[in-house]
Order: sequence, then structure tokens, then C-alpha cells
Amino acid sequence: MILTALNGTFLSMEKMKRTATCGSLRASDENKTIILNGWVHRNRDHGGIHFINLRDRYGETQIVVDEDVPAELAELAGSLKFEYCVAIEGVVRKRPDAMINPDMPTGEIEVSVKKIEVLNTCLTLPFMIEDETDSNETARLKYRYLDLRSKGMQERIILRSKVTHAARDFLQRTGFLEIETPTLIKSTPEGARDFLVPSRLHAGKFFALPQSPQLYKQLLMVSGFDKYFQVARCYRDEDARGDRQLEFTQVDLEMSFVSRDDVLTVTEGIMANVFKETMGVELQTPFERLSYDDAMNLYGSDKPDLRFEMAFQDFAPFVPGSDFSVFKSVLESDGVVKAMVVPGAAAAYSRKKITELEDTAKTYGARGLAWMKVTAEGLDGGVSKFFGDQADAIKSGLGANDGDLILLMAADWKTACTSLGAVRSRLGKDLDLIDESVFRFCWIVDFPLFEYNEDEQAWEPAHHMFSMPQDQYLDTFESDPGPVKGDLYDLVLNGYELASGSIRVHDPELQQKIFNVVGFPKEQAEERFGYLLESFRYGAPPHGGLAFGLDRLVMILAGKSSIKEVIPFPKNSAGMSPMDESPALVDEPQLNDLHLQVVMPEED
RNA sequence: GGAGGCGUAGCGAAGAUGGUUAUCGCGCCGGCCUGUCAAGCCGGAGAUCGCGGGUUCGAGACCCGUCGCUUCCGCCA
Repeated sequence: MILTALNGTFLSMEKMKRTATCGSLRASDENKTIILNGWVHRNRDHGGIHFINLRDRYGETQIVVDEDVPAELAELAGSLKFEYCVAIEGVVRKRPDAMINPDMPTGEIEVSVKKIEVLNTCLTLPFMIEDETDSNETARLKYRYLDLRSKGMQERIILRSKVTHAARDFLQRTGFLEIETPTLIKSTPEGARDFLVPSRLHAGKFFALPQSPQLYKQLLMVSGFDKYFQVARCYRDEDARGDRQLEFTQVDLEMSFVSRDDVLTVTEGIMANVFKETMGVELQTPFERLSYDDAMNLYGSDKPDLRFEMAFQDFAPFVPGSDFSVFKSVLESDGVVKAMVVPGAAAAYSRKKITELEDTAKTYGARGLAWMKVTAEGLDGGVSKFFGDQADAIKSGLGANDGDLILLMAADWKTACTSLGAVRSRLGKDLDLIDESVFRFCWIVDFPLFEYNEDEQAWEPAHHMFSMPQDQYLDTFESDPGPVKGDLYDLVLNGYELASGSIRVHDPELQQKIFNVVGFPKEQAEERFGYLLESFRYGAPPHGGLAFGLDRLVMILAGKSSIKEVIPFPKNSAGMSPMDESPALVDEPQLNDLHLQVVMPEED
């Protein structure tokens, strides 16, 4: 291969091809003549002696330009700027004892340079290549190829590769087949908005990009590939968040002839292997299991962070003995009153700080947040005057001690749970209750199969329409959908929903009944995924599965709060790429080919 | 769609209650320097303070609007 340098000289890579990497050399390599290829990370010219830190993805090595090198070489070394791509030939030597750098894996040695070739120069950088940049995100995304050179990004992308490999390895080893499914599919009505791809060959028709391989993996079960998995790219046209992108990656799996626990066990095996191979952490399995009802009642979330306690308690028993009409009227209208004891927080939480907690609760629909402080004498502040004569009963009933803060939430069940749950999450952070080194998994099981949509006055699938009701509801789910639990499960890690799955419906008649409950017209079902329903009539096996978010998992392992930090080329929060400026307008002829006309929204 | 935060040099930041040459660090350019590893020292260039309007003798700061980014709610497994 011949590379052309900017100055017009020709450089043959053959002659300066690396014989070692920048992370590989140790004291045992002393006296070896080696060639390194990499980027100029730092350049420290002391006049007589001169140090260059050369970097590649394996590490950094200190290059020394001694005082007695030819003037030409010294001059070339002095001209090297940040991020020049260079080849360096030199001799490995031990550093003098006092100069050993214990913070660098290669800190015992340095390379005495004999020859430098500039493979490519570099413009002045838009931001410095540092371990973790604090540059703004737009600049990082615009120059993503530079951002990706940083140690932090390199480590995370490498971690991601290892995580994928560990998951794949476990699944292959336990008999799963990796099978690809199409990314140009038919639009389905359930879930998020689809990305559409217009068809050139068929005017007016569209493919959709898959939100997940859901239907195809079920069809693979019908085909007899009883253990399937795929590292699948998924697409959802929804607003971005820190842990969401328009396109993301799932490790998707499905199994035949299984019950719920089989799927959970396989998933625990994947996680155990991933954590062992990438973090050196031995996970305790099986993971804790919590019903959806318990998770909501105790922690106010279907993805509770169990790294700290502060579970909710029922405060309703203390309401009838008081004159607090707010709580009473909530109970009379079938609401709940929940209490959360915040240990030792009474002194630290002024009225102002409690108001901030109340604001958190209000963003989740709460009307307010009541509170009292526990003192040696009884209860103090907030709503304590209504409950003073029950002070002892409340203290012992809630297990509250001197100096604790009691927070009370009265609302309909779901609002009370979620808003107090938001307050709990916030307190977990504010009070520094979370041990960041802990990975706390739990399964949330027994989700409701249906949710009532007040606006639409109709039942909706809580997850999707292909999940199985639990056996004990098979006779009643049509007449009374509310209490029905499904064989659905979520895997939660440190407050993040990591995986989600279910045992599927494989019986066409049962599937039709579920469509009926959620008011999904038969004709529309036939139109949208009749092929799946039909496949069920050809000996479809019982099956179930799950998918976990790879981006989210790697994000948690990397200790980050945004999946952008573990995706090589993510979109920004507006769903655009500052680097290639996508999405972009296309030419008229392209639109014509696709039989499309663009109607721009009206400007107000 | 809604709420909050931010926008000052290539990058990161400072700029009490408005006051005249807008500050600091990194980077950039030039010079010095024999052991650094975020090297150090000296000098220099670089900013219509996101944009538009307003209040004022005077606006980076205050007000209104607008755009961009960002976090959260909605939405989304």
C-alpha cells in the first residue's frame, strides 16, 4: 500500500508497518528495535530532550528524542502536532528508576527514537482528545471520529464488543441459533410509530423498519427453530431520551416448549456470563422476583432501584382517626394514602427542600406531598397536627424513629405510587443512598395484561397483544379484563428496565379473543398480521422469549447515564446527526422515483 | 406537544446590585528550556457576548420575542 503525504513524498507502509502496539511494550522488551504506528497524544519538548506520547487503541508509549539525535530528526520531532498520525522506529529501553511512571502500563519503558515518518498531519482540533471530554455534545457528534479516539469512548466501544460477544457466546453454547430477520417489513399498528420506507417498485406502498423482530421470531418458532436469538437493530420513531435512540440494539431471543422460568433462567445465564467476562463480577442467580403489584406498592415503579430501601407503607389505617379531610376524601373515592419514612432526614429537609420534593411529585400528577417530622415528643410540622394523638401508633406502625422524615402521598393508586416513587428516586440520589459499585437485578413478574384507557374508554394491551394470560384467568379474562395477570416479565437493573418479554399466545382462537377484549377489529388483525395468525393454525408450538437492550446494558456497565456514550454514531436529542446532517432533503428525481410528494407543514 | 436549564474566542468556564481597554485555563502562533508524563517559563494573535427588538445617558448582565442545544414530563418497552 502506498500512502501519499501532504508534502508530496510517497510513503510506503511496508517499510514502517508496526511491529508492536502502543500498549504492549514492557521491561522484558528491552533493547528490541520496534516500529510503532499511532497518533501523537502529547508532545513535550524540553529543549535538549523531548518526549512524545504515542497512542493507539491499545495504550500509550513514551517516545524519547535524545539530545544527541541528528538535527533533522530533532526538528521533525519538534514539528509534530496533536493527532498527527505517525510511524516511529526506535529501541526499547528501561527508564531510569526515578522516571518510571507507575500510572502507565508501559511506564517502565520508553522508546528511543531512530526514525519518524509522518503518515498524516492533523488540523487544529475542535476539542482536545482527552480521557473524558467535557466538550459540548454537538461538537462531539459533529467530529465523532475524533471523539471516538478518546480513551473513554474507546473503552466503552471495546466493552460493548465484549458484552455482545459474551452474550453471543453463552447463547451459542447453550444451543441457540443466530438467525437474521428482515429489516424491511410490513407496518404494524401496535406500539411506537414506525419508520416508513417508500417502495419504488410499488407506487404508494411502504415498508416499515422493525420496532423489534417480534413477529418474525414467533414465526421461527412455528418453523421449529426452537431456540433463536439475534443481535437486532430496532427502530422507533419516538422522541429521544438519555437512554433512548431512534435506532437501538436488542439481544432478542425466543424459545419453544418453555414456561416463564425457562426464559428467566436463560436470561440470568446470559447476564452472569456477560458480567463474568466483561467485569469479572460473579452474579448471584436466580435474581430476586417481585410482582408488578408489589413493585408498585413498595417502590412506586415497575423498574425499582433496589440498591436502597425506603419501601412505602400503607397509611390508610391512621386516616379515620384524624380530621384531615384531604386524606379522607381520597380514601372515600377509592384512592390510597402511602407513607415513606426517610431515615434521619428531618433535620436536613427544610420546608423549602420538601417543596422541591413536592414539585417532583407534581410532575407525575400528584396534587401535593404531605409530611411530618418524627421527634422524641411525637410528630412535628407539616400535617402533624392532624395526627398528633396517634403519634406513638404511627411511629411504631411505620417503624419510624427520632429524626426521621415521613412523607405522605394521597391519590388514586397509580398516581400515588408513581409520584411517591419519583420522590423516592430523587431522595436516593440526594441523600447519596446508592452504592454505585453494586449491580442489583430483579425480575418484575405478573404484569397486568390489560390497562384501561380512560380517554378512549377502552381496554388496551399493557405490553403487546401477543402475551399470554396466566392460566387462572383463561375463563374470565373476556368478561373481567382488569385483574388479569399475564405471563409477562421485565428484567430490571439498578432502576433501569433492561429486558422485557412474555410467554406468547400460540392459539389462534385465544388470540382472537384477546383482540376482541382490546377492541382490535378482526379485519384489521387479518390485514396487519394475518400471516402470523394463520401460522398458528399449522401446529404452532407454545413459545416465549425476551429481548434486552444492549445499549442500555453497556451504558450501565460503563457507569454512564446516556446510551449515546456507548453508541459509536448516535443521533442527538432532536433525532439528527450533526456529522452527516441527516435526516436531509432529497432531490426531486429521487422523490419521483418513489412516487412521493413532500407537503411541508404550514408556518404559523 | 409541555416544563426547566444553558448559549461569552476553536474548547471549557468567570463576569455581586447595569458603568467605559470583557477575565481565566486549555488549544493556536513565536521564543526559551536536558527527564517530562495535564511538563514549565516569556511573549502574541484570537470574541460583532446565539439572533432580533426594547428599557437606559450607558446592556454580556434587565425585559420581550426568536433560534439552537440539553434534561425531564407526555410519547415510547
